[in-house]
Formats: sequence, structure tokens, C-alpha cells
Amino acid sequence: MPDSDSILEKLRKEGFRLTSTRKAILSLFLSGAGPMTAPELQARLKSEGVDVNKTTVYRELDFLMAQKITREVQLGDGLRRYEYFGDGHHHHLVCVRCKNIECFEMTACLKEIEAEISERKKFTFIKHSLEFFGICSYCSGAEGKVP
Amino acid sequence: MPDSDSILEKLRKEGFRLTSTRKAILSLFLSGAGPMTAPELQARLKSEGVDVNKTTVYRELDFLMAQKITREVQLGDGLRRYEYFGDGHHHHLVCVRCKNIECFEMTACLKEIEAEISERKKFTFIKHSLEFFGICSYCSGAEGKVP
DNA sequence: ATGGATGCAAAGTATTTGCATGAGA
DNA sequence: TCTCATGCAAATACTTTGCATCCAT
Repeated sequence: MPDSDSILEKLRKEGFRLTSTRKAILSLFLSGAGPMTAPELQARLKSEGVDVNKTTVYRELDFLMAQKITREVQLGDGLRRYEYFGDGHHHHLVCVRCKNIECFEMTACLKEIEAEISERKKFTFIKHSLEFFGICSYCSGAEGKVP
Repeated sequence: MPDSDSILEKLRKEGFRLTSTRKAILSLFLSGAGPMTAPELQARLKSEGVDVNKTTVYRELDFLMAQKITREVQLGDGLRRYEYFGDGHHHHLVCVRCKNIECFEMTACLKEIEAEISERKKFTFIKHSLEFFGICSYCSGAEGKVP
């Protein structure tokens, strides 16, 4: 996991300010927190004693996205979540039962598919999103069946 | 394209009512309308002279989802869209420039990947969503570069 | 001190709920 | 007539905007 310091240093060099709010939010993302909505992020900060206005939360999320430090993920329930971009591209396993979200990587992902479509439709790919929904091992083992 | 009549007949048999609102919404989805948000659906209905309350729109969308006639799609902008499920599973090419959405199918989609993950993580797959974002042929040809 | 960052209030948009009324079958 | 379906108003949730103030550099 890349350390907070190098990211902060990069931001500082580009003229952005290392406020306590910014550091707290960044630290939360780096601590391994999974995808969070803006209200969830605000609540988590508050539970840590960091009281941040919701407007600031949204603005900071926009900022971190613009800096490519975080990205937006949509997991099928209509909510916008944000997560640390980290080492780059990955996907999600969403348990529809316990709502837990697991991240995982896929090597040689969908390159071939994109190349083929690109050729056929003259579509220039920028990115893609791929999420899987199902029942995680804990839920299927502990409870038996989906309600 | 499956005709409206067979769907209506199925619903009627199950005891649901074929109201003019329901028929208008279903007809819109079947007419090849792409993914739409609830407000967009309401606006399109209104432009056709069908004035439906927004609450009814949301409830009808829930109903059609429960009947597996439509499904929800998320295309990266935080809005919930709904589309006709049609012949089943497919994906989207979203142009980030003109916002046009093209649907396409992928044979032998991600079955192997799911099987592999299922084995390794004991995750029971229900469904997945896969959307591609980029620049469509029209936008790249007509305008040259992304703004 | 300068300009980015923050807070606050208010507005905008999306979605849900309760209750009374309307209309298919 | 018996429910499903609808409309309306209000509540809730999410997100954005304008403006004054603050604070890291």
C-alpha cells in the first residue's frame, strides 16, 4: 500500500493545501476503507471525531477524483460510492445479502474484448466498470438460503 | 422484438391490471427507448400527451422490475436508469461525449471468469454488470478530440 | 497577504411514504 | 364490489451553488 506521505507531498508540490480535513479523508481511504458514499464518509469521519461539513465532503471527493486518487463506483443500488484508486484497475464482488464489497483484480481483463469492439464499432475505449453480484461465502454458509 | 400483447396477456393472467399508464410505459420501453431515468420517463410520457404522476412512475418501475420486464442500469453518472430487459443479458457502450448509450451482446460472456472466482472464493454469482465508457465513432469523427 | 479550502444556508434534484380516491376485472 | 392502481402532499435523501470567512503557504 502506497503511503500517505508521498501522495501528500505530490499534492503540496502542485500547490494544493494539506489541510487537516484533506489529510483525514485521505487517511481514511488509505486505511483500507472500501467504497463509501459521501454521507457515509462524513459519518465515518464524525465517528473519529472529525466534524466536516457535507459540502466540504463533496468538494473533497471531487478534488480527489480530479487528482485520480479516488474514483467513483456504482454498485447497483443507485448510490454513488468513492474508493481509493490504489494500484489501479479492479472490480467488485458485491454480496446482495450482507452488502459487503470485496475488491479483486483480473489479469488481462477485457483487453481482447475491447480490441474487438473497437475495431468493429470504431469506439475508443476510455474505461469500463465490471461488478459481480451474488452471495458471499459467509452468507451462504451461515444462513443457508437467500431470503 | 417481443410484442407488447404477450407481455400484457401474461400480466393480466397473473391478476395485474392493464391500465392505460401501464400500457403507455410498457409501450415506451418496447419501442426501443434506451435506458431512462424515472424523471426522463415521466417527461417522455408527458411529451406524448400522457400525464403521469412521478410517484406512479416510480411505482410502475418497481413493478416492472419485480416482473423482470425491465432492469436497472447505472452508467457512471450516479443516476438510476431503467431499460427493457428484452432478450436478456447485454452490456452498454456509453459515449462520455454525447452521452449516447448503445447496447450490445457478448456471447460466452464472463462465464469462465465467474466459474474460476466461484471456485476460489466460494462466491455464488447471481448477475453482473459491465459497461464500457469511451468516445463513439460519431463523436471522434465529427469533432476530432475530446474536450 | 493571497488564493485555495471551509462552513453555512438555501436551493435543486431524486426518491419514498401515507392516505384518500379512482378504475380495471 | 373488490382490490389494484393512482394522485397528491409531504417527508426524506442526495447533491450543488453562492457567498462570506478561514487558514496553509
